[in-house]
Amino acid sequence: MYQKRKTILEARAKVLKAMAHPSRLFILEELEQGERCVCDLTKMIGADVSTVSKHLSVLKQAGIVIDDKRGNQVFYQLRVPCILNFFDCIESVLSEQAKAQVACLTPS
Amino acid sequence: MYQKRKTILEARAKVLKAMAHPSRLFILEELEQGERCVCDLTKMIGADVSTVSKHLSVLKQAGIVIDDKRGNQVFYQLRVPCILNFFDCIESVLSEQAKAQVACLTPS
DNA sequence: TGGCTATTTGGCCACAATGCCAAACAGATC
DNA sequence: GATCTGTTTGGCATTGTGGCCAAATAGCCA
Repeated sequence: MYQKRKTILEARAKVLKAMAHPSRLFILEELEQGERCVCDLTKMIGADVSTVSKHLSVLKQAGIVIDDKRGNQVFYQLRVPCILNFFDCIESVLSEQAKAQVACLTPS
Repeated sequence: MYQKRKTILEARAKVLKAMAHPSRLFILEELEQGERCVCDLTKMIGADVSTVSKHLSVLKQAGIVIDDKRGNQVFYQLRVPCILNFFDCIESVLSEQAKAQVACLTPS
């Protein structure tokens, strides 16, 4: 694997890795509706504030969201809306899986 | 977060997690061209065969690839081609990042 | 300043992921 | 059966991730 290609793949993997967590996917879906403050997301997710803050930090590091401090609250929003196109494809992976399972269980 | 939504998000996260590794992204890009046996992928990636085999196993578990044993070789192929649409979006995340960095470094 | 709310950071622990080596396993061929 | 090639699995060390608590930081308001 050429070094250049490797570098590109590492960058892509980093973005995917940042998305690859249920709470972070939740956050992304929530932000699709509009910006949200840490406190709102925390209530919805039901984890410790520090945990949610770290998840947001991961998404921010990956360049997927941006933050905006207003007063003593911090609002996050999607930086790249196309992120959500991912889900259609992921769903098709999952539905293929489901189909395969059914086929497997169905007596022929 | 409702339990049902949580379950869906966990399933999606699993798929993303499976993709979130440079070698596995390499494999997916390679399989975009057509099926490949473990031995070919191993040569290209330059890691131990066992390592590549485990990466393939991760992709298979996630339902992204399927395998086909012929003779003493195992050929892998993409099960859901749309996986590759992801990359366009990831690229736009990365190019936004790059733009932001340039903006940051440019004296105004 | 003091107290309140919102958020981030550091520390810690449990657990998962990565990669190699060695061993097991499967198929082909003699 | 013996052996060779190709692949998977188990074991192990190292490293990374996720979560909570506690502490630090930041902004508001009295």
